[in-house]
Amino acid sequence: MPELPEVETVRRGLTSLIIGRTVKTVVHDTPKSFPNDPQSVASFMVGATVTEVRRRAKVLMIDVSTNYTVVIHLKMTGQLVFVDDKTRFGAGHPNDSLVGMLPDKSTRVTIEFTDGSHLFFNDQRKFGWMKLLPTDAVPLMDFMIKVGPEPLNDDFTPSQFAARFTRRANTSIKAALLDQSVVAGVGNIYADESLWGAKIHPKRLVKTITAGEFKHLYTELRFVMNLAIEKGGSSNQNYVNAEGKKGSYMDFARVFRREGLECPRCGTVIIKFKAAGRGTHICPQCQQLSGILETL
DNA sequence: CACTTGACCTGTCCGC
DNA sequence: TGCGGACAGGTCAAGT
Repeated sequence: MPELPEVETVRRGLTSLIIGRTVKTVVHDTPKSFPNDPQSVASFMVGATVTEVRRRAKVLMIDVSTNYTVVIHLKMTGQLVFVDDKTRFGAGHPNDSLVGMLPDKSTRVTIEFTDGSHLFFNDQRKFGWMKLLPTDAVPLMDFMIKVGPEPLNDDFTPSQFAARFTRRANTSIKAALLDQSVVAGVGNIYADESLWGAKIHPKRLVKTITAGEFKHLYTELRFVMNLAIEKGGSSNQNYVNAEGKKGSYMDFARVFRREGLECPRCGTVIIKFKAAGRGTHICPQCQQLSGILETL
């Protein structure tokens, strides 16, 4: 589910909500969601205090005082929702109806803190996971070794962006954008949104994209991701932030899930089709396949 | 290696 | 109201 902006929104929320809290109990009943040795959990997670919440690509890392880290991937439907007594029982909370019900049938892991508050890991489809590792071992994970650079880092340049794609010359630009080893954190929403911004058809082969187009795509990708972070992410169905609230980027989306509506730039009706195995949205006027270099 | 497709799960929506 | 199929914000392990 969540892409870089949604995971970053959760990270910011958790930073203010759980740092300094100490784990009292950890309850889990779906091994796939929590594939950890009980001995390690008892020794290094229970009794540990949260010191930091970090993000790399779409992965969250909760560092604790035992020099261990809880590494979390939310995949499609994962949520991390913090609930304290005030949130759970307080009248007038905007999401009383949601967080008041937790844990629910999608709750895979419940972390109880010593002050009585809880962090719930909900995941309807069970694709996500929460792994406890020594902090030193996190950078050695396969994912961390393979993942590409953070697109929003200050030192990430347009030429670095373009260079990352050379390895994927013969695939479509959308497939390459979704490849986490090319650039970190791009998913289906922001791939479609940034390609619309740069006026590039998702099925264009990487090797047909010009230097100017790569630069434009770089700018648009950073623009949509920064805007989405500002808006607290995108919520179609499952995504919520650490307080159980939905994000509002979808109110600003230009093509994603807007098939049948008008392109905000030219008024042409937006269409949807499949590209790189994913539902894909474009303005057929703004984003055209170019002549002899086209691919189907 | 690079590239594509199906699999992993549960729930919802849409057409019959 | 029920049933089948397609689809959903992401990776992976296979296959070519």
